[in-house]
This record gives sequence, C-alpha cells and structure tokens, in this order.
Amino acid sequence: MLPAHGRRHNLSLVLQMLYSVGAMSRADLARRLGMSKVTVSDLVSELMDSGHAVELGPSEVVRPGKPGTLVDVNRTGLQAIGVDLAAHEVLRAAVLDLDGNILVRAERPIGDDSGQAVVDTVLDLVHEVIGAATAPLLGIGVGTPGIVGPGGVVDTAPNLGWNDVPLRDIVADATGLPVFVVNDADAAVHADYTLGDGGDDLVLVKIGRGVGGGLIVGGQRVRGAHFASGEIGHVTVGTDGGATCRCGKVGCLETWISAPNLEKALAAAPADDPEGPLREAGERLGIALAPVVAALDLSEVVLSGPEHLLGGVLRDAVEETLRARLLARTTTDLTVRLAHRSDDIVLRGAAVLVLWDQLGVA
Amino acid sequence: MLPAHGRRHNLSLVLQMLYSVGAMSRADLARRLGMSKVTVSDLVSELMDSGHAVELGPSEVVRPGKPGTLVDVNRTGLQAIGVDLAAHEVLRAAVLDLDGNILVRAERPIGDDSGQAVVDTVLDLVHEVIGAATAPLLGIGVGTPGIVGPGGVVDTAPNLGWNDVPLRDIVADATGLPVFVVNDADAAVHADYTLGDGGDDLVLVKIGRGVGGGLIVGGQRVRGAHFASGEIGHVTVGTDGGATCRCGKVGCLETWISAPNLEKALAAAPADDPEGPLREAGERLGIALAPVVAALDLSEVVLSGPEHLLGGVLRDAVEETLRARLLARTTTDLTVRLAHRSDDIVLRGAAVLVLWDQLGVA
DNA sequence: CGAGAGTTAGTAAAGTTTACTAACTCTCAC
DNA sequence: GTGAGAGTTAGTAAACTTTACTAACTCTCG
Repeated sequence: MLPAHGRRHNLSLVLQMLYSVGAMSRADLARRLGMSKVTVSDLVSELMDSGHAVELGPSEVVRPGKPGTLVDVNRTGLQAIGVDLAAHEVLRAAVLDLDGNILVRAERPIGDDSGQAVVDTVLDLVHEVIGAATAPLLGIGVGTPGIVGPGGVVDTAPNLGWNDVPLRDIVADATGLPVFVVNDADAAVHADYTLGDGGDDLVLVKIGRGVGGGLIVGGQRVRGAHFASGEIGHVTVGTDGGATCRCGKVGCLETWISAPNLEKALAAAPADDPEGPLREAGERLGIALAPVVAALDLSEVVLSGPEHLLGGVLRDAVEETLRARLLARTTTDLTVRLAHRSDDIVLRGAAVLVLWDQLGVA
Repeated sequence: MLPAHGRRHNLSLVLQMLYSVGAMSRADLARRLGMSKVTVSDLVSELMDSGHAVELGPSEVVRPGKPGTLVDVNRTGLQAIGVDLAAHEVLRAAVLDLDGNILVRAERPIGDDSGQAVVDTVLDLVHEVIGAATAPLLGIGVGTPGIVGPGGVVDTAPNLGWNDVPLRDIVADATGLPVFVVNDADAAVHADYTLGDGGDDLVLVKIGRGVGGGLIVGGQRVRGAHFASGEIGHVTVGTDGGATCRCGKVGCLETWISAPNLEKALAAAPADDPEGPLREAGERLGIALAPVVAALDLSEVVLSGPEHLLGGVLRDAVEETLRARLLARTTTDLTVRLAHRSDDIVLRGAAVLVLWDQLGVA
C-alpha cells in the first residue's frame, strides 16, 4: 500500500460523492468527506486535469459568504460503451452517458453463427458504436452469457459457441480501450444496484432462455469460488419431481421458469386457471430463493425479464412463497420487485462496470 | 484515507505474512511484500515497540552474506480471551494463544438464570480467565446466540433472556479491553476459515439446540442487511410437509436436524433402519443448502456439532443430496466435511476475531 | 444607501508522515 | 581478501495537514 494508492482511493471518493449526490463546491466536498479544503482542491484539480471532473460555475445559493464554485463529475464530457451478448438472437451495443442513459444503439443478428464468426460480429458492432460516440470513451463493458473467468475469459457460452474465449483481450486489442467482461446477470445486478436506490444486499434473477442470477452482498458483487456465482438455473427445486430438464436432471428451476418453458406452459394452461403456470413458477422460484434470502439476510429480490410474464401473478407468488417459508422477522422489510427497464439492463450494467473501474464510482 | 491508514494496512501486511508463513528476516519480508528493506525495518521496529512482533535471533541458514535476524509475531507474548455463550446449559471462556490453542479454560452453569443474572455471570467468568492469562491480552472475543447488531448489541437471545443487551460496551467497561461480539455460528466460521486451509467461499452450519449458519464469501464474513445472515434454522425445506416447529411453521430445517430433534428421532427409529433419521436430516440440509451453494458458488460446506450425529451417514447424505441437486460442474471440487474440534470452535473463533481486528491477521 | 462586520470559498506556505532510492557498514562463506 | 547478503543512515518525493491569507458575498445599522 503506497501513498499513491491512498491518493487514488481519495480521488475515487471525490468522484463517488459527486456522482451520487450531485454537483457541489469544493468546500462542501471537504465537509462531507472529512478532508481538508486544501486536499480537496488538489484532488479536484487533478480530476479536472484528467477530464473526469468539471467546474459548472458559481453556486446560486444566496447566503453570507463567498459563493462556491460548483464541481461535478464530467457527466456530459465522458461516455462508455455497453455490450449485451445475452439477448435473444441478437447482439446489442450502445453508447451511454455516465448516468446510464442510452444515447446510441446498434444491433447485429447472430443467425446461425458461432465461435469466431460471433467474435467478428462483436468487434464489428463495437467499432460501429465507438464511431457513434460523441465524447471521449472511458471504456467498454460486456455482459455475456456463460461463466466468465479471471482476465475476462469466457469459459463456456453454448449459445455463442464459445469455449475459453479471451474476450477481454480480443476487444481491448481491437479498440485500445479498457474492457470489462462479466456474466449478463452480474451486469444486470450491477445496473440495478448502482442506478437504483436499494440496499447493499440483493439478488437479481434474470429470466430469459435460461435462468441466471447475480448477487450483491454487503455492497460487493459475489464472484464465487469458480467464478460461477448466480448459476441457479439447474438447482433442483422442491421434493416432488417435475419436468426433465435439458441438463438431464428432473425438477430444475429452469424447467419451471425459463421464458420458453413458461410460454409453453401458458399455452397449455386450462381455461379455468390461465395463470396457473405463472403462480407455479413464482412458487418454485420462491422455494429456491428462500434459503438464499435467509442465509444472506438479503433485503431485496429483483426479477428481470419479460414483464408480461413476471409482472403480476408470478412476482406475487414469489413474495408470498418467501413470506410463507421464512421467519416474519426476515421478510418484514424484504421487497420483491421487477427490475426497472429490464430490456436494457445488461447494457446499462455493462457500462456501469466501466464507471466502477475507471472512476471508482458506486 | 489518510497516509496513516495506509501505514496501518502495511503494519497488518507484515503481521499477516509472519503469522501465516512464520518467522523470517526483514529482508525476506521486504522481498515477499514488495516493499523496500528500509520500509520493512521501520514497520518491524514499530511492531516491536508495540509488542506485536519480536526478534528471535539470527537465522541458521548457511550461505554467504550476513545472516538475517528472524522476526516473528509475538506468539508467546500475547494472548486473547474467547467466550462461548452458545454452549448447552453452560457459559464457557478460555485464554488462547495466537495460534488458537486453548491455554486455560473456565465455565459457569447457567441454571435458570436469565437477563441481568447471565450478564453478571459472564462478567465473573471473564474476570476469572483474565486473571489466568500469562501474557498481555489483545482483547476479548464473544460468540453469542442470537442476532448481534452494530456496536456489539445482542438484539435477541431467547435462551439467555436477552433483548438489546449492549454486551460489547458492558464487557469493555468492566475490563478495559477491546471487545468483539458476534453470533456463535459466525465465530465458528471465522475459526474454520482462519485456522483451516480452505477456500475463500464457504458456509458453516452449526447444529446444536437450534441450527445456525455462518458464511464467508470472497474471503469476507457475510453480515446481512439486518445483521441476521446465517439464520437458516427456520427456512421451510422441501414441498412435502414435515413436523410442526416451535416457531409455528411446518417443515423448518430445525425440525429435522437440530440436535434434540435428531436424538428424539433416533430413539424412535425402526430397528431395521436405525440411521434413517440421520440420512433424512442430511438430505434435508442438502436440499436447503443446494440453492445457497449454487448461488454463491461455494467450495466448502462445513458441519459443526455433535460428531456422533453428524459424522457418518448425515454428512454423506448432505454431500449426495448436493451432488444430486446441482450441476456436476458446481460440485466437482465441493467438499462437505466436519469442522475440526467442534467443541471449542466458538471459543477459537471468538479469539480469532480479536486477532483480526487487533492485528489485521488472517 | 453605503460603510463596516461577519461569513464562506478557495489558495499559498510550511510542516508532518510515509515510503522510496542510494550508499553505506557489518557479517559471513569461500 | 572478496563477493554476497542483511540491515542502517541519509536524502528525496508524495500526500496530507494546519495555519494564514485573499476574495467575495450578506447582513446590519446609522
């Protein structure tokens, strides 16, 4: 731990404060951060030199004393790229501003491509959005299906035909920008945690072709012993059988609640209980999540995926099941809700990753 | 983050290195820690001044050059107090050395006491073991049943008749020593994590009168949104009913696997399958843990409690159930084992807490 | 309405803490 | 003796602090 590391941390603290609270004067920063005015002035000056912060002009507050000069994160002068490789049949990318707003979008169909062909499409897509950026780029965040090992290597992503693809290095070499690669559900939970206003302990379940999860515990993203945290799609749920899963086991969570399986079950539902499959799926998810919520003492369960499937009966069933299977004390301030704007959550989460690493912003 | 914080961190790094690797020269420390010899000399000198480190004399290694002077954590010159308030019908305390060895023990029966009477007994017990210490004390660690809120306040511990007892301040005021209070299962997992050689992602399930858990995720103890992590005793397990629990619900984990319920079931077991209840209990625990292991991608499940109950069939059933309910990839290097020396695990974990906080030792 | 008092923002200078490099002495094997 | 490694001393750079200042504003009162 060199003094320079402390300095870097303090620079991040300033950016975090500005990012989460908004523009303020140097003196406000000093008071809020418990640093001296001199140190803050020096930190801010370094951040302005590097382009990460800007002055916005004098404060309008009317009170005795010299008005402060407002300082803020360079919200309009910096952008990031987000890439979502987990959408259905399509690769997506976008230019985002620092608040997570999507400024420019681009897409490429996957078709029947796999392996290197998909990698080439990703690079093509990334180059397109880089060209569309209107401000200096902090970096590129990528949310991908499959397990992402250390160094941004995608271990296995069957849908893309990938095995041990060093995606981070590939994209970094092709663009010269810093690149961050994570699992799509991890990106999603990062988006919800950073851009939302929830607690420091939450799980996000992402329901699409499969079922994946991302966890934030104590404000930190859980990575797992084999970088495979959140892989809950193939946990057996309940003790009363179920359908046979594509993985070979019986009663996996995915057989009840993946989007394709849900659509199928809804189509086959009896007329007198058309929403039965949604209730059943919610119950099963609740059964699987109950031990997780209890063990980690989570305060939020977030569902991400098609709103018409998750929005009503299913969400209610998850909440009811959790309340039924846990102590009342555990569930009193537990919230079960849908993610905001699930469609773009991976894009936003991927961009947020860039902010985290480049700015230390939370 | 002041430079002084970095200094403190670096002092801890030196102690950690010595603690985990063993005695070595200043030059060795400098190489291993990537610091300059000068800095290490300075850090070591500060640690010797404070009594946390000692010189052991010249190294015996035969080679050209001046022999180094071995430096080590002051293993024999420092001790810590561990207190276990979660044992059956008795309060226990001990003096431990820095390696977690128990040097002196003491006990007090609880009897029918509760509330303030128990607090008084704890203080009496603590004073006895403080008197038995043969070296300066780093502090007091306490493992208690119930939920421990911020500031070492015991929210609720029914067995002791406690509600919102500010235990840390009470013991600190009475002894003048630094005091650390945590839940007993959290203490246990801390002991296993620090004194064992496992991975950075594990769960410890402590089975006694009730069932509690402690989790280490990414090398950090999980606290939870309401400081109630690990409270898995009253999660409903399975979808096929079960016995009614003292909490009022049906099929809680505790009804299957708490020590009293297990003993009862074993006594009533049919002669042709005397170990049936153990197998059933292990299966139920496996069912409850499967989603937790998958979501967090844990590498170890540790059981702590009466060995004659947990050791054989039960442990095997937990492992088999996890393997059956999870993807093979998740379970290939998952180990399910008993804690070493469960009897004293809370005492050792409580003492380890002190080391963590006072020395920054892992 | 204007002068003085009081308050707040921001900067400059000097001092402290921390860790670095460079250069040295000391000790030992060969 | 000579070379190698351990540890110390001297000097430097970085990062923060305290203290003291200027600049700019509001408030009050004659």
